[in-house]
Amino acid sequence: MDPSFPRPLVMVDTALFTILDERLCLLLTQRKEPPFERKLALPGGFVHVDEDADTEAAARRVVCGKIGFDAPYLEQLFTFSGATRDPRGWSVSVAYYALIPASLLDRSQTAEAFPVEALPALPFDHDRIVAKAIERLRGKATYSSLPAFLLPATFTMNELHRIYEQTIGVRLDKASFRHKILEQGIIDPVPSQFRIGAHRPAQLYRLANRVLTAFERKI
Amino acid sequence: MDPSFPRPLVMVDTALFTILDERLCLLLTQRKEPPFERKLALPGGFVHVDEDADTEAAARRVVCGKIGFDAPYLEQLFTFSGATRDPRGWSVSVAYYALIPASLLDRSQTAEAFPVEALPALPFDHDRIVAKAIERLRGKATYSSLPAFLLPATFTMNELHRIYEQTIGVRLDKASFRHKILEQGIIDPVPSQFRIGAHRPAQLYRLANRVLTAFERKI
DNA sequence: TGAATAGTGTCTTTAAGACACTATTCA
DNA sequence: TGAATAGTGTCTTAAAGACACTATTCA
Repeated sequence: MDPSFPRPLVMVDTALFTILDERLCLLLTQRKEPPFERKLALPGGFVHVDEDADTEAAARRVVCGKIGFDAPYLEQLFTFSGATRDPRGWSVSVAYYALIPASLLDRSQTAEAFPVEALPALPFDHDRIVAKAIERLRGKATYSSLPAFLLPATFTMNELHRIYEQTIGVRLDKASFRHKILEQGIIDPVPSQFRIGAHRPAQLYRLANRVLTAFERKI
Repeated sequence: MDPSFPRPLVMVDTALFTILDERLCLLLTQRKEPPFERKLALPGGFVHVDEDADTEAAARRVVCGKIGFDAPYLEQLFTFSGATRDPRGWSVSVAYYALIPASLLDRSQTAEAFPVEALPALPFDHDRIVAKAIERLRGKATYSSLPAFLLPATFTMNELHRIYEQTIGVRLDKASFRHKILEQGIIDPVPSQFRIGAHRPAQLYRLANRVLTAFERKI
């Protein structure tokens, strides 16, 4: 019944994005075990076949261990594999990425956040994982509600506008952005809720849908 | 050095698309081993750690075994995993999908092609894999040169037009399609080459780039 | 000539971009 | 009042869609 092929190692790695000081950041963790002990790396670990229902459950377990709560948005990124990517042997890493609103993080966690343009050297093939995660994030940001998952439950139009600009990396016209987003119907105004400050109060919005929504498009 | 966690089974499965009689089809294979012996399934198999450099190499090995040559376009799709998807134990299947021009297939292979709307019942979680592969194919078709990989090296504008309509599943205006495709620059005319028949000769084109090219877009 | 496919022109509708304008709050 | 953020209007440009028109070949 049980096939006699030698089995690879199977692990998950996670790229956890957040926005701090208007900059896209990644949460890294200090490794406790060899190899690369005490080096900063993506949070990850082996799949526990007696505990994890599937690799997504393993990834959620790893994320919870890092930030203490389940990620609002988590998605499978890509599977990295091969004989040489891990010195312990032929391995498969199912990589996930998650978006974490900075407002949910506590101080010790934000201390381990690094802007994506200023990351330390990473072990294994974690550079490739990070590059792929940023590429996916940027790509999906241009046609979906993805960046909104970096914000708290309610947010203003300008906060949303800025988060799109920061994740995509380009300037977007204020009026056009507002028009496009409202037209797509991915957010709803929260009735009679406004953000106040030393200026005109701003309408608060929330995501219309708890899951990722892609914009309409044809060829 | 070697971690003592129980290791999952690791395999690859492939969804091989082609177009036959203007219909999107999948190549299935008859299983030779238990479980589900002699049932039609996606071509797949265990990773051979002493032979495959990574899971993509394993997938290419499987595809070559099925069609006899390397797939012109092959891409990692998604990784399916869990304790229950395979009766042999906790398993990880790294799924790939590939596009195969029908002109490269021989008769015995086309005999095992099934239109995606008329597939037989599939074992394991192959239904999910197929659904995800079709979703990916349809999605990418709307903003990239992907469908062109279902065609032979040279093709007419109308053949390209039809292949886009068949993969996306919607009617596209002839003039708009032509304009859009030429504007994106994903194909080049082959100088003084024309498809002839009982009608006006048609200019032949080829892909400008051997790799997938995405269309420009902003938010 | 008529059927079949190839290829173009034009008009309308819709969306995107630029940018200026008005609105509301607090110091 | 002025600084700061919120929100809207308008004009221009570009793209998408509809659809009719011309072109070339063979039976």
